[in-house]
Amino acid sequence: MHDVAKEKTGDIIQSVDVAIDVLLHVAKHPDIRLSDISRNIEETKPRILRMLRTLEQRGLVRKSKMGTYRLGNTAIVLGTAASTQVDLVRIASPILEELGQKTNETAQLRIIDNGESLCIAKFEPMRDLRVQAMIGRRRPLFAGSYKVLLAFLQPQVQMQMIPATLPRFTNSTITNHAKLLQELENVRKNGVCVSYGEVSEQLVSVSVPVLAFDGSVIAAINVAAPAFRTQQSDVNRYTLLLKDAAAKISARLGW
Amino acid sequence: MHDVAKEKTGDIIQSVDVAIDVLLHVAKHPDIRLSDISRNIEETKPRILRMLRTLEQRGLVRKSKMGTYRLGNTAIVLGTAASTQVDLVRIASPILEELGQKTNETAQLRIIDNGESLCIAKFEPMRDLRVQAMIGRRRPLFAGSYKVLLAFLQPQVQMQMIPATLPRFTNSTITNHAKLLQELENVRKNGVCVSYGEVSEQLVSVSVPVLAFDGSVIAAINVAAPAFRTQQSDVNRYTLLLKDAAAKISARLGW
DNA sequence: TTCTGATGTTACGTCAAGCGTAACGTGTCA
DNA sequence: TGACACGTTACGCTTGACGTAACATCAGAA
Repeated sequence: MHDVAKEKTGDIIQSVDVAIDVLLHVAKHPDIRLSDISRNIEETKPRILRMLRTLEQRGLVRKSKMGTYRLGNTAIVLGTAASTQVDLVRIASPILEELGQKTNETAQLRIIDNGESLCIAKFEPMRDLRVQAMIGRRRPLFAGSYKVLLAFLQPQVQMQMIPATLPRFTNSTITNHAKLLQELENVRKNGVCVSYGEVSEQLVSVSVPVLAFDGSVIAAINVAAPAFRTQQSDVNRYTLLLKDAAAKISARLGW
Repeated sequence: MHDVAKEKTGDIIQSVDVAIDVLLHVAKHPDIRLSDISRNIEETKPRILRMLRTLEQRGLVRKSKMGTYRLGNTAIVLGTAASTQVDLVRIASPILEELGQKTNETAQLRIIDNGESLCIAKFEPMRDLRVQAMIGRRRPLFAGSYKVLLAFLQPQVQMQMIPATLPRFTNSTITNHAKLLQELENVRKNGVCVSYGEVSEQLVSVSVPVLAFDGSVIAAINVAAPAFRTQQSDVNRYTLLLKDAAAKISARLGW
């Protein structure tokens, strides 16, 4: 029923859709100007101008004296409300923080969104050197420990998410299809995925899935740390803590 | 033309405007259903349905199995991005936290928005009993310590923001126009406004303005505390800390 | 200086996008 | 078994939103 592909689903209001495009574009490129948006979205300038004026009037974006646009106050209000309304984030946040405190490393909550993994909550420890995480940042599903999200999908859906050619990020990146499928199989068995520098050199990342009762994957949580201070024993400890945290989140999501 | 009071500025896209209405409505009323939105916004159900579908497809709202709507993941991402893009919030946040730590009471950052004061950042101390603050919450401009925002406006603009009759919240609320103007004069002189239960009984609130170089008011910061543990000496201390914090914010906003 | 090619903006006539009406299917409470 | 909510679909009509074109303004190049 759900068209995952780009089949244009009717019944959506195009002008609203474009307005959302504009809004998300401003979110991604602060201090962007009208012409650039117009170019990137591939819509006429008058159209984009009307969109921006509408968004501005409601405080979703703000125009500087220099004519550049940023997100506005209403967007802050919206986001704050959203954090309390999205069950997954509300429930996982304190658990993620506890996890981060115990490991003293960066922890993230990630979901599948539009064929990528999307960070929707994070914890960063108070120490000088740490892995940086950012809400809204997208990463591929087929590389690094986030492939745990892939591993727990039905094989059919899984295939659709894996591109024909696997781009290489580092020496450790898996670029062979058969090897990737083998790895996914292992991940599914072990319930954990560890990446040693598959996406970024010198970074170890450990992810486990957050599962619903029916076994479907809802999200992934992970701990990421610099390789130089991460022994095998740490990875093992992180794994246990992650599995514990994931179980807690699953339970509380129960409803 | 049936524009009575608020001359609608042309050049805005109505369907986008209504969609924003819907979005903000969902933000304010989590788990609302189609019919209720339709009633409240006063638009037909098919229209709202089209709006919601468009918003849902982009992840701004999410529909539960029961047919109710909440904000979605995209809204979280948007809000997080906004927090880093709005200068005032980005700069004031750490200063607000420092202020809150020192006072061990709730601190807020508020701006004028649509004739009301709007909370766009906050700090709440870690103690059992504290004043609750909420980003997005609106309060009147003409009562409580937030009238500091009013006090630093040009008299002309000021008048437009003061309603003909001043509603009473508590026994201490100022409901007399002349008295209010007198109070605003005092506030402007002293650079601080203290409310002893003007809006909520048993609550003391101290606000100071955040000013631009030209003396125009950008925002207000305040500390709010239960009356029973707030001596005059505390109010004095808060005032000093607030003025210090406001000066810091002003300076860093300098550019 | 003058030219050139950006920028944001306004105006307006055209056309289809998006509207409301009406009818549908479904569920829940009397 | 009604009665009345709910969400949803279909479709023909109209008006809202579109793009074109022309405008004003600025910055750098010639």
